[in-house]
Amino acid sequence: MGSKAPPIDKRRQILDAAIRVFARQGFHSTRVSDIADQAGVAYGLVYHYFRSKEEVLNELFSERWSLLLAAIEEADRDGATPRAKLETVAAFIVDSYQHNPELMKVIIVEVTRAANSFGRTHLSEIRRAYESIAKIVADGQEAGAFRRDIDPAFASMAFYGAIEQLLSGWIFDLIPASDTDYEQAKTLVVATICDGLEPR
Amino acid sequence: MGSKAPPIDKRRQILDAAIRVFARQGFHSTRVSDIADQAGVAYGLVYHYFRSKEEVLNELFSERWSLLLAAIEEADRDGATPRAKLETVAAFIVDSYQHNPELMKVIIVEVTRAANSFGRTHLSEIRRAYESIAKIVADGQEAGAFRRDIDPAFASMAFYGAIEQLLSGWIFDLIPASDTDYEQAKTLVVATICDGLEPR
Amino acid sequence: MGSKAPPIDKRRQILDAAIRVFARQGFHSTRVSDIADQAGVAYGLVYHYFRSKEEVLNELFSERWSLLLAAIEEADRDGATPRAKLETVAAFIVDSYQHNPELMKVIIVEVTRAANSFGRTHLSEIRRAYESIAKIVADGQEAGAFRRDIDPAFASMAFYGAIEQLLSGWIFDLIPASDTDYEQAKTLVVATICDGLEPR
Amino acid sequence: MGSKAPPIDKRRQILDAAIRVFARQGFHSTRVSDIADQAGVAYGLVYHYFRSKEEVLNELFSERWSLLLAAIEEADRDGATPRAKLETVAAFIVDSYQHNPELMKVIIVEVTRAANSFGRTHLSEIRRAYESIAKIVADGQEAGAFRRDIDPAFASMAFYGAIEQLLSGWIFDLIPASDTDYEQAKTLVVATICDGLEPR
DNA sequence: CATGAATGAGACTTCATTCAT
DNA sequence: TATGAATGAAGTCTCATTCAT
Repeated sequence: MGSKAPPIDKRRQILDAAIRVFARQGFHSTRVSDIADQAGVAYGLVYHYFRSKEEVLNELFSERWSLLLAAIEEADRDGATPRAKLETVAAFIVDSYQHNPELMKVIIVEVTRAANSFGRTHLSEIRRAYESIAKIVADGQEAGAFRRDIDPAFASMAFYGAIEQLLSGWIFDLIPASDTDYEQAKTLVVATICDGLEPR
Repeated sequence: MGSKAPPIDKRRQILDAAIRVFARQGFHSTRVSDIADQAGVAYGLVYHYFRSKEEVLNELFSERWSLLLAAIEEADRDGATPRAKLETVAAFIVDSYQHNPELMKVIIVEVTRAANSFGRTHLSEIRRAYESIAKIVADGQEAGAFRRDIDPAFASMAFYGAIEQLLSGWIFDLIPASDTDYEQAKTLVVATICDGLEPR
Repeated sequence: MGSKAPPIDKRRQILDAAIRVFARQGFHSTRVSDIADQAGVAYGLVYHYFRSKEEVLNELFSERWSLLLAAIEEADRDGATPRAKLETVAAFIVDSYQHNPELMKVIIVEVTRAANSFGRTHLSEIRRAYESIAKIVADGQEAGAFRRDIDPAFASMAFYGAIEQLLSGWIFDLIPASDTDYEQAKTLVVATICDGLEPR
Repeated sequence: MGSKAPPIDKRRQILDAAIRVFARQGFHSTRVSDIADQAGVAYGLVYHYFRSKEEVLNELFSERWSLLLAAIEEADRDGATPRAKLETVAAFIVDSYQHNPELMKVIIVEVTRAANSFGRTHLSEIRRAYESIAKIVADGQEAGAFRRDIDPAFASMAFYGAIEQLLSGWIFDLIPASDTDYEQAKTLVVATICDGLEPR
């Protein structure tokens, strides 16, 4: 029997460790050695796989954000109605959080909501997500499904902002977080944005 | 004629300088000497008035956030309808940005959206704002002005998240920013949240 | 009745405050503002009376050390026997500690035993004390009261060192300290040095 | 022949450098960069091996003091007479100074005689030395070799104080220092303490 | 005399990154 | 690949001292 220890992917190990420590301590308070410790490797190895501490974060972000971009575009392609498209997008984001809250916390807290520092690097990728959502809205307006007096870009910001704030609320324990809450949120956030708070 | 050189409030000078450099470079990339230079005072004076660089930021945040809290509570007290109350809140926030975009940028980017680091310190103050907004929604539901199937805390997050995201959009140049845009935003954000995107 | 608030000697007040804080925190850990606080004056005033923080310590030392020098010389002049002279010196030092342990602590810990830093400045004054004691020994040898095979300078160091170590022991709670202990120490230290530990 | 550059122990190099600069400038006036310069290593390496500048001093002290403690205890175990025991102790201390005067200077000036600051940390170790010496005296009293009217703790202080003062005298050039002086001191200090200054 | 705001040099410590092994 | 010793730039904070009032 060819016996060899299963080749543990150290690179992956480091990335996963980074998620945990970034989530716990924040990017700035995390030392490269913290990541290495958590990963159980020497800290020099981090530099074997990544150019810098920042690149680790960048990698984490890009990995995940590309999935989001793909999901939005897929939703746009495949969705039956504009509202269904938004529901798919909302569901994808909430699911992402549900499945890997630490990673989403890192992405939101350290990148998306820190456009001043690291977000700066990824502004164009972030913008693309907003634009894709705006396109869904714009198409919806053209199709008569959405009112026309609200700028699509504006609506996109409101929609995405509402969702991200929910995630923040969960992350920082400002609103209750349970599987049920996550499930409800997926439709409620779309209900709020599409139907409005006032009774119809 | 009692004549005396107008006593320049150095403390204020330092705070104002901090707003500018925090907005430009971000808190972490700002050295205390940057603040002092910008304020035109000696290095050590910052430490004469503040215990640390962080305390400067804390002061900036608290100063402004207490105004927001007061504004929300006043809106709640004095507003004619729940919707009008929300409009007042939205207007206050947008106005704040319009009048001092740098300060609002600092508060949002470095505190509100960085709950991981500095926001942690102010979580209770931040929470109070969300709760006050939630109360407006809850009262609105009781009065029949708002639908009842959306949790007030949830609605509050969506509402505040939408506004803050708009500000982020302006800050990072993701959506057009002009006085007209600001003006429209005040009502549109409430229209979005209260009436929904779908035509009535 | 000429009424005037008794002119509080601020200079004295500062010196006394310095004794307390130097004794408590040590010279290096004492800020000028600590002295001022303890004295109940603004810290600028310290600079009105003293050129620097170090000068405060110097003053404290010189004030006291000159008394010691005078006491040794008086003992030498007036003592009946060499041994009586040493007893007078020992008694003076122990009394000094008994009456103002904080001051003696400062002098010993910060000057006498810190010849590396501040003691350096006062080395010649310190040396004079040792020499005066050595002279007492030398005279005693000439008079046949002391053995001749021990160098007077050497004996002086042993004598002074023994006493100072006792004070250190009291200061740092290494040996019991009570009025009775002080009283006994005066004669015992001379007994030790003059008669020796071995029974006669 | 396996040839490899002799692995220079940088940690040791730093400690030795610290001895030199602490002895020359005193602990407080020594910057960490002085130590690094003297050791010929980079600034940060000091912090690679030691948590702080103070820890360097602590290490230096503990390293040496443990030898002293061992020496005293060995002297107590192996000495023929109480007086011989004290002679061994005195000889060990004087030898220590003779072999490494800089180290002993640092230990005495910065730790032993600075019980206020760094000595505080080591008070218990210092106390142990005094107690071990006191035990030698107490045993000597019980055996009838020493007079009984002098408290052993008291005698211990006198004995140790006398020796340390001699070292101080050498360090600060208050008394002549030569190999002959060192040699004589070993027996003379015991002669002084055991036989007394007065002729028998 | 008295105050305390203002100054700014100085020192410690951290930690990302490099590199020899 | 993997390690961790070594580097050194960078930045926070302290505090003695000055000085205008």
